[in-house]
Amino acid sequence: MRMGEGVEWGLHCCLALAWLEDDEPVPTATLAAWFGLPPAYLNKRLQALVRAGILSSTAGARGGFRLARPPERITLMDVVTAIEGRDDVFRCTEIRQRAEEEETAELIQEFQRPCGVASAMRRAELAWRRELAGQSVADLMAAAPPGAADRNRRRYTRTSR
Amino acid sequence: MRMGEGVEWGLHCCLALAWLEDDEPVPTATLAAWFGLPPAYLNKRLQALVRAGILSSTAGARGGFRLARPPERITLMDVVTAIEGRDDVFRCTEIRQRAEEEETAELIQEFQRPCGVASAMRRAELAWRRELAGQSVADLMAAAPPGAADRNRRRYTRTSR
DNA sequence: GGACTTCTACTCGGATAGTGAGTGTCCGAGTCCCGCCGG
DNA sequence: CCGGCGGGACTCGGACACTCACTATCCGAGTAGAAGTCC
Repeated sequence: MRMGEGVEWGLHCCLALAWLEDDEPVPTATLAAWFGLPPAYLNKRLQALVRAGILSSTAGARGGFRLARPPERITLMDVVTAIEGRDDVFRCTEIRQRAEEEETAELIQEFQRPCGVASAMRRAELAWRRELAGQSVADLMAAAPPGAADRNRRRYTRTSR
Repeated sequence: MRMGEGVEWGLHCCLALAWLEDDEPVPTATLAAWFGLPPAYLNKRLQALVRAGILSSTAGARGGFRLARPPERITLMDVVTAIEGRDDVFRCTEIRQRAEEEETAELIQEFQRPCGVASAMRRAELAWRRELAGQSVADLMAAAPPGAADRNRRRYTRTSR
């Protein structure tokens, strides 16, 4: 089980865009150059963030991506679900029901209750999601070293010409 | 991102074995029949649980698997790590360092600190793992409907001939 | 000189191949049980 | 009748194909801006 790289990419891109505090959009190629990523594939991931309403895209010359809302309102949970999808990590396939067994009333009633294993796994997953939802991109900005924002802006003015 | 089916299989098998409260080992074929699973592949997963010390295996006729320790001491975390591996779900590939940039002393110092994005993701993952470690197979047994244990035993005596 | 038109270059966006982990299956090594044989 | 022995069947365990999601790439549609042209 491993999380796709797109989440890391998306978060770092959101962080970089947030630091710019700029209305001018940043194209995929620039972001890809900053992080050494394949531009076309990074673009595909940023599209997912657009569909989720986290970024907004501008076509044409001088186009690119920018944050669609302030960093305080972008949680890690938003980015993760935008890129990895809404599905649960643990998916119950109801193997408890697959046994060839006579369907007693007791059994039928039990199978209407949620699977205990699935419930336990879901509880853990909710703790994970809660922790993700509790941290915003703004929190990441605050936790970063002091010079990070300035360096990000310098890098922007250097590469965006 | 999705968790392998083996976790669900492993947990249900542990649960079934725990309910038997029996020293007599249960072969893979029996467990597979109970849950409608491919026997050979289930066996492969149970081997992982043996390597992790959760189950113990007995070869030969009347052989099979049994719990290696009491259900109270088998946590969901144990089963998940046994089957999915010890690696973190989120893996930081340090894309922040990939930009072609002059290596100032400030940068070098910053890159020695852990990546902020990775730290945040790790925090969430620890919450997940903590929740998993807080629940044991015995807890699952307690949370199950009253008749589950008896029915499991009946199914055992019916199929184990 | 100014405004309209055309053209170009640049951007996003979705459709199209390649790859690795996860899934599924098979056969061999080892072990225990049962029946047979000899005492 | 009892103990030892051999055969056989059953089990686990690791080695071998297959599938799907993730990764990666390309090209087309659309747009903004700039250059050129006409009034």
